[in-house]
Amino acid sequence: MAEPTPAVTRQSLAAAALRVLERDGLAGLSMRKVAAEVGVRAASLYWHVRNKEELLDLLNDALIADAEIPPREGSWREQFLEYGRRHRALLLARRDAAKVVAGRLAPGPHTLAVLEDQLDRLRAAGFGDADAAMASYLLSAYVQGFVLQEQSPLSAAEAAGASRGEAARAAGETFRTLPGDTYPNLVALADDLTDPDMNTRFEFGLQRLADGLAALLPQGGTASGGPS
Amino acid sequence: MAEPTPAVTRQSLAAAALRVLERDGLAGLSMRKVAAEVGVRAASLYWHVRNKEELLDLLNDALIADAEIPPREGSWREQFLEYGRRHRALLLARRDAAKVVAGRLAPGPHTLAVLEDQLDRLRAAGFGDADAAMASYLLSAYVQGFVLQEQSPLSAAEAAGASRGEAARAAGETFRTLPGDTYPNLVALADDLTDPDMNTRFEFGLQRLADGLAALLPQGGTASGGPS
DNA sequence: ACCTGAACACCGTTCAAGT
DNA sequence: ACCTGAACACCGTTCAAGT
Repeated sequence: MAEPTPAVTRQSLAAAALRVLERDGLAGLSMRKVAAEVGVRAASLYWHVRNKEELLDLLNDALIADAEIPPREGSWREQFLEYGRRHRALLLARRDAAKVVAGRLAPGPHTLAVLEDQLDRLRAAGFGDADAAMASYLLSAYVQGFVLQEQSPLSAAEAAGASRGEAARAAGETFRTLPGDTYPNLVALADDLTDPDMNTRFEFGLQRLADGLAALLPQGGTASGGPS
Repeated sequence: MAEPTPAVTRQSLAAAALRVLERDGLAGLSMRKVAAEVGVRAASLYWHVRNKEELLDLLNDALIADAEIPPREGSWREQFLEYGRRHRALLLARRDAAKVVAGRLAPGPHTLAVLEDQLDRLRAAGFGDADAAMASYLLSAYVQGFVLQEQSPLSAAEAAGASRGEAARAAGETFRTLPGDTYPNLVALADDLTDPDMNTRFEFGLQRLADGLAALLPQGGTASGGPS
């Protein structure tokens, strides 16, 4: 024990990257800044990490580290929904988290733990092996796709500082004033298409997924599940 | 008529960006290269476009330009599925297309045309205004999330040139050799989790979505839809 | 109206050299 | 074993200046 404790570890690197991400966003996350954050020069990072890609893999798993496993109570459906909601909340909590996680498949230890637990519940609910594997993949594709859109600015105006609500109102106006003979549906649904209530929108998709999966189970049919 | 035809137009810029994307990928797409492709110096681009973001918006819509509207035949379900499949195929056809499209909400003219048509079919099928709007959003979130994963390398090995099949086999081996007492499900489902058949995986999710949406319609219940 | 040259403040990565 | 200085080949963007 009492090892020389090296100044930089892969863990301290991930923590530093997390802080830079929060401060400057993914576009502003550079090797030089992470190095500075950890009190060292950029070239030194390459002793601990092959390249920036590998640093982003560390960051990816660090983002998942805060995931809390939902309680094991209620129907499989309620647990499935809760998984989706927590995953979204986790990504929303950190700046640009969806962008970091999105194209990154290499699972770190935290990701593995969550996946293991999720598969366990799906199998216990009665899903076959292939279905369970695909269901968990499906859920994460949806959540990541959704939050990716949610975290990216609706327009140049929002990127420049306008609120989501203002941006949505402007987008609605754009749709509403489109030529009504070529775009009758866009005009008619302008408000629905630009509704800024992302919680409702997310929940809609999540319920559809749950319904679709429910149809795979023996006792299938019971779609939207009334009161218990 | 016979205008002086400027050398560079926003359209020629989009076309040039498309070629650079195909050749060098999104990471290799720089203002300097696009400028060279169009026979001009980097600084000149800023006359036609505010910044790189705006160039990427052009590229985004150019990617959608090839979209073909599916034939208006069969059930709403079959048309919905076909929409999903074509959207995926479109993204898969161009290098890094999902990464370009992913966080980009500002819809260009081609995107609007597709959306208009899609909403028309959903409403004709009997979906309410809000449901139609959310259903189309749901489908695009799923497709984008899915293809984003599909187009990104499974591992460093695949990025370095290994085939998808090899990478999948290696990933399966990683899961299978995990400690069986802490990860029993990952070990048991190793093959299912790393199955490289992306078509089946995509189709699975698409069918679940369709089932979930079907449950919203008055004549609901009939989930996976047998032969017509 | 459209394009250029030159510059500014950055990048990721390599590598010999230090300790 | 771990870190640095210096360099290389790039970036996006601005701006005065050209035509």
